[in-house]
Amino acid sequence: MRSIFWFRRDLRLRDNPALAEAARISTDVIPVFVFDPGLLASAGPARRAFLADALDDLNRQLGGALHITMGDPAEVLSSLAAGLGVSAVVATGDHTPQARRRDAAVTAALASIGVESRYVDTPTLGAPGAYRNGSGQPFKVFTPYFKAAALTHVPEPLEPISADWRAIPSTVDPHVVLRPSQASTFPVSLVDAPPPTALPRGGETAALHRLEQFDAVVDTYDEQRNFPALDTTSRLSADLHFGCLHPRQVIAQIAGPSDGRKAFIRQLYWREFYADVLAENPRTAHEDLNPNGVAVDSGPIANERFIAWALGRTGYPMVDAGMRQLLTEGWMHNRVRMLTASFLIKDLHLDWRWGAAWFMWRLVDGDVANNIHGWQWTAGVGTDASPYYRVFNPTLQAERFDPDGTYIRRYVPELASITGSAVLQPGGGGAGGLFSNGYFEPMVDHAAEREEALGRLERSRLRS
DNA sequence: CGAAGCTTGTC
DNA sequence: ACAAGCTTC
Repeated sequence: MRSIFWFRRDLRLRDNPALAEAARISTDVIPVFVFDPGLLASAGPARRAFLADALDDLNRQLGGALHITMGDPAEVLSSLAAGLGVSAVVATGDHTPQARRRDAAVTAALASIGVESRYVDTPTLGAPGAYRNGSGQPFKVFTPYFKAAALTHVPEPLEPISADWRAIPSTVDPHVVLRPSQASTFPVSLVDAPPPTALPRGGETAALHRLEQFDAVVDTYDEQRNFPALDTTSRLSADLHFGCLHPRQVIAQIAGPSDGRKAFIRQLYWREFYADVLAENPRTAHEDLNPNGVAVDSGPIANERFIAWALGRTGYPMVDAGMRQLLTEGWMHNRVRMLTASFLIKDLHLDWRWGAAWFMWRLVDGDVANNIHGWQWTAGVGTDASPYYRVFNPTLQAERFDPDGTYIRRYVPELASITGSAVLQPGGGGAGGLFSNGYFEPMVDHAAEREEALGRLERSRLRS
C-alpha cells in the first residue's frame, strides 16, 4: 500500500518512529510538508529562516522527494490522498492546543474518504499524561514531575530508515513562502525592527553537529550555564522545537555521571514538563494557570514602554543586552530571558502576554509550551508557588552573572568602550560619558517599581 | 492528616 | 532573614 508521511515538528530522518512506521506499513511513501497559513503568520524572521534550512536539509536527504505545499492541512491532505491512491497518512503526534484542533480536523477529513490517519510518538519523551502523581493527577510542580519522569527508561534512538520515496512535484517554493513578513499585531516601530543577522543553521545535519559540539563541553555545564557571556549552553532549543533532534537522541549522547551532564538532563525535562502542563491545561496557551489578579497597565504610555523594552532601550544594561541579543540572534540566554521578562512584568507592570508575544515572534526556538509557561512562571501565575519577592534586580543580576560586563558590551555597542563595573549600572553609576554614545537613561527606577509591583500584588490579595 | 519541599530572589 | 501558600507523599 501507499502512504503519505506528513512532516510537522519532526524534521529529521533519524530516530523518527512515525516515519519508521510509515515505511513499515507501505510499499512506497510520499513525504509531505504542508505550510499552514495560520501557523505561518505567527512565525517571525528567525523561525522562518531556520525552517527554510530544515526543509532544505530534509529534502536533500530525501533525494529531492519532499512534496512541499500550502493550504489547510485537512483539505490539502485529503485531496492528495484521494488523487494518489493513498491508504494512510502517518505523522508524529503533537499535543499543543492548536495542533490537536488541526489533527482532529485532518483525521475527520481523511476518515470521510476512507483514509486512515496514524499518529506515532511525540516531540517529547512522554505523551501528555505519561506521568501522574499519587492521586492520578498531572503534576503541578517540576521536581516531583522530574523524579517520576526520570524513572522511566528512555529507549535507544532508532537506526536511520530506508523507504521507497515517491516524489510528487512541490506546489510552492519554501524560500518564497518563508520570506520574512511583517508582524501586523505589533506597533509600527516594532514591525520595522530589522530581521536577525546572526542565525543558527537549521536542519537535522546542523542539529547533529551542535549536539556533538555540546557533548564536548557539557561536563562543565553546571558551573558555566548561568553566565551568558560564556555561551556554553546547548543551543539545541530550536532543533528540539522543530524536531531536527528528538530528546531521545540528546539523552543517548549526553547522559552520564558528571554534574554537568546531570544538570543538563534535568533542564531537558523542563521541556517535557511544560509540554505536559500545556497539554493538560490547554487554556493556559492564553490564560493564567493560577491567576493572581494583579493589575497591569495599558494605553499609550504602556505601549511606548513596551516598545522601549522590546528594542533594548530601557537604560538597564543587562536588560538591553538581552533584548538586543534577541533582535540580532533570534535567541537569548535563559537567565537573561528571566530577567528581561521580570523587567517587563515587575518594573513596567505590563501584561506578560505582550512580552510572550514579542519573544514568540523573534525567537528562533519559539515554542508555545516553553514560552508561555516560562513567562507565567516569571509573572507568578504559572506552575510553582509564586513567592511575592520574586522580583529580579537587573543590576544585581548583571553583577552576579556578567561581573566583568562582557555580555553587556558584546550586545550593547554604545557601552562597548565603558570600562570597569560602571557598565553594569543603569546611568553608569554616575560615571561620565555613558550617554555620550547614545545610550539610554534608565526609563524607570527599579527600587520604586519593585515597591509598586509588591503593592499591586498586595492589593490584589486584599481584593480576593 | 502533618510535614517537607518548592529552578533560577533580594535586602 | 525574609515569609507564603500550594503540592506531594
